Amino acid sequence: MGEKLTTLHALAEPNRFHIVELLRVGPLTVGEIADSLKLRQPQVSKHLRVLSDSGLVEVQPIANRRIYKLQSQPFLELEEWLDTFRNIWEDRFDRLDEYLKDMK
Amino acid sequence: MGEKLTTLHALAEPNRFHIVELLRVGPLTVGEIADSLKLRQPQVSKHLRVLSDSGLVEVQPIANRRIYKLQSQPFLELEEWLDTFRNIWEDRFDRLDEYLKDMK
DNA sequence: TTCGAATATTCCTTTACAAGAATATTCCTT
DNA sequence: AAGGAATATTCTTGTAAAGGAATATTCGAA
Repeated sequence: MGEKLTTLHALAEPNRFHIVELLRVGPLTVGEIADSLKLRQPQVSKHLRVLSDSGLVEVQPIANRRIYKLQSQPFLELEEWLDTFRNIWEDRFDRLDEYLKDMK
Repeated sequence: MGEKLTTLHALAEPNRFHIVELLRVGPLTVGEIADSLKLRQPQVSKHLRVLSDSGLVEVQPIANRRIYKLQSQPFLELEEWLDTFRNIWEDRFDRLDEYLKDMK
């Protein structure tokens, strides 16, 4: 359960969300991300750190540079979680009535 | 795009996440949620406010009480978003190689 | 019409975290 | 070996937001 919260927390920050949106096109270096998003390099590095710690991105060092790319697992897990709600929307034709009866 | 961020932000807070997990079983009053989660009533009300503002829950007042229940739309939208990543995982057999070639 | 229960709101304090600035690290090139 | 590029880290500061305590509101029941 903690993983989902970690994923959510990482994605909930606007700049990190944007980074993820950028990376979906393909792998990018820190500098490229900073340029695209008009952010300063240190902040990008810090956000990438959070994304990396949460498993959302993977880094591959090439010489001087670090190439970041998305990692599928956390996304898939989050989607799986959301999928478990699907039953609820269909299943219950609004259990509210039922609840009100039970309520005394 | 802002809606997704709003949804993510609302879900990323542990107590709110727990509230959502509770509500998937069925509608609940503020007091019931507070009891289950061993939280103080005001904090629960405040978290429910955030969830309500972000459209994740709906409230139905019955006399003294307020019954909160999940709202499907934000969940569906978030899942839709996650679904747009699916192409990426399948589509690209790791475009990293490609990237490295382009990189000079 | 007052009382108590359920809930919301306000104000204050505290904490988490993002940005800024400066510096450290790593690696290529010469 | 030295210098410069790309990136990471550290320290500080500012701010948003969560918790605590008290109070306001709303409603049913007596």
